[in-house]
Amino acid sequence: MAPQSAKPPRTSFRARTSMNIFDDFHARIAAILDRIAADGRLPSLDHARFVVEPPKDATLGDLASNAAMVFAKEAKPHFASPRELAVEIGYALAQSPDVAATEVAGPGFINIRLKPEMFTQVLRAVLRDPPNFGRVVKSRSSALQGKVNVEYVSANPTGPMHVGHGRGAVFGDALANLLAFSGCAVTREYYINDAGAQVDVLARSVYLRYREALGEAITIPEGLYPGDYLKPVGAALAKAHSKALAGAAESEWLPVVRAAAIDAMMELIRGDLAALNITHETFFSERALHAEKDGVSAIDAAIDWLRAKGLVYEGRLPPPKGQLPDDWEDREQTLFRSTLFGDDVDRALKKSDGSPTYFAADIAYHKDKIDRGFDTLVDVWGADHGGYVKRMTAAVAALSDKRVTLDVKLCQLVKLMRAGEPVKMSKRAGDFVTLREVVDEVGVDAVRFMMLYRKNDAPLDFDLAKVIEQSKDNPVFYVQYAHARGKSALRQALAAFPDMDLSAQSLAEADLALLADDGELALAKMIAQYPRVIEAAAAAHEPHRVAFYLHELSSVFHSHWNRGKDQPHLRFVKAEERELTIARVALVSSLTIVLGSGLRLLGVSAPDEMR
RNA sequence: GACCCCGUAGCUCAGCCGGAUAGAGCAACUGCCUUCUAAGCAGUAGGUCGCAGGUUCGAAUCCUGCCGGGGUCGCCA
Repeated sequence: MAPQSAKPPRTSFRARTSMNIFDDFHARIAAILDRIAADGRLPSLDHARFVVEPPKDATLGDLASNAAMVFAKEAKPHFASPRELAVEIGYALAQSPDVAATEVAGPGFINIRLKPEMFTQVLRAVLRDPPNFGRVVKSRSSALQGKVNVEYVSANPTGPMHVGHGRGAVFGDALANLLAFSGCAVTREYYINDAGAQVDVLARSVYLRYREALGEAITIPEGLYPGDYLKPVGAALAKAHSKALAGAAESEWLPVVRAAAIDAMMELIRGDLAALNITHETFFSERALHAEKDGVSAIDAAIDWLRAKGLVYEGRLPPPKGQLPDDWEDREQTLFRSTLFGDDVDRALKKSDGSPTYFAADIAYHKDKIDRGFDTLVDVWGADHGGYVKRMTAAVAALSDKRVTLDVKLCQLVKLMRAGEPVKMSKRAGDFVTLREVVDEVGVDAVRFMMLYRKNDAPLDFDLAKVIEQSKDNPVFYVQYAHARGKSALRQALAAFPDMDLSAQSLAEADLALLADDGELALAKMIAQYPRVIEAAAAAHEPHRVAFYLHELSSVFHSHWNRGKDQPHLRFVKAEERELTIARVALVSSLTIVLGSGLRLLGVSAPDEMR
């Protein structure tokens, strides 16, 4: 995934206007409220409480605000009703030359109708600085500032990635793109679970493959990894060590084989991720947290840190409810007071043999992130780890004195389908469907878009047949086609006017007042929503909103395009009308810029033609 | 038993920090191709937002309790 343009924003232009008309009018209304407050007719108000958004129904206007209703109580002494306050705000807004009209509706909505110039201004902003349109300039949300760490994938290094991992991977990657585009300094991170019993199991499995490579006949017992993907790892070991490890005791060969196996598996996983255009900046090893420096590991240090805060104690826990584990024993153990931070019970930090629990290591890991200066942590996990969220959130609160927030995003399961029928995913003999197989079959664009065309916490049916269909039923195609169609219009324009300068910079100077048709304005209005969608999606950590927006934007475009069939005067390219064509080309160009920008955030390509 | 997620049109799902007559796609029905890509578009029909309370000017949205589906519970990772 290519990072977003590193070139510094053009502050001179962007400081003048954010080109987020919703933010713009939010600020205008805030100023009006302040003015009324200065007259003593309103108290000082929290401007974050009201919103400016598109009205429910586009016939009501271009913008709507609930400001008067939200502040109904505070307004009571001087305004008989919310409507009265709304009227005053509306009147003040209407004084601006770019406002066509305001009206008060319902219980006190302020509906604002803008002059068309307002939207052509937006198009100009798109064309003047294509890579930066939609970037969050100055966010009202504190979540969109500072350093953010997004930890995602973090699959155990024991085999190739499966489709479920892929969802978390795509989600995390798109979210990281989105946050970077929104002004955060983002680090993409992968936590390698290379310390537990699972990697020992991996090592034993590889050891068998090693002996197999030396000519021994092997059988893989229950509980080890049977997959063929370990064969090359065994073969490589045989080549490197010949028979040196074969006669050794397990304590001898295990560290050697384990290290080689983990390296090989991480190589495999990096390859799987690369196939999805995903790269992480940081790979963080769990094993490193266990390593002792001067007799103290990072885990010990983290526990000591919490102990010094009075958050660690020796105590007993009630037995778990429901199915009681066979080996449950009631004993005194080292516990973290996670209940002080919203967890249901305190959590164990050490096993009975004195070694740290997985949670203890995770505490040390998150302490490391906090120490690295991140303001916000995002962890992307599978839904089966939902029960772990409270304790980790509690730990981060404790470790940072509540300065740093942890947002855990859980990704639900992916159900693979083919033309409506579930794909059998037998785990027997390790022949499950790998992520790589799916990417190879349907392509990275389809995988990425479909994984993002659903809320992360909703289960996802992924139909291998549907996502490569070239039809409007396939949202990936639908959006990419809109982009290609736009590019096609630009090619048509060039065919009609070979000397026309189609560069964005040049189109920004077009006479955009010629865009007078409702369909054209509808498209411009939809484009104008992009910055708002970006900010909301980034603040909520919900990249799917971008995917839905792109689908809707495409729909508006396809719709307008088709109007040109019955009404030829609406076509983008009019061979006999150069200025009009330029204006319309500027509109289409803005569309392709925004589609391209959004698709880039999702990591999906924006083709010039469909083939 | 406790906690988490989900419950919105026949199906798959959106619905932003509470806002106006609850939206889209599919499926169904009716139309639009000598015309810039019909790989598309327009229209019709379809919903007690799981149920019952509560909060307030206003609840699909927030709170409580139920019902239904899924997940989790550990010294696993």
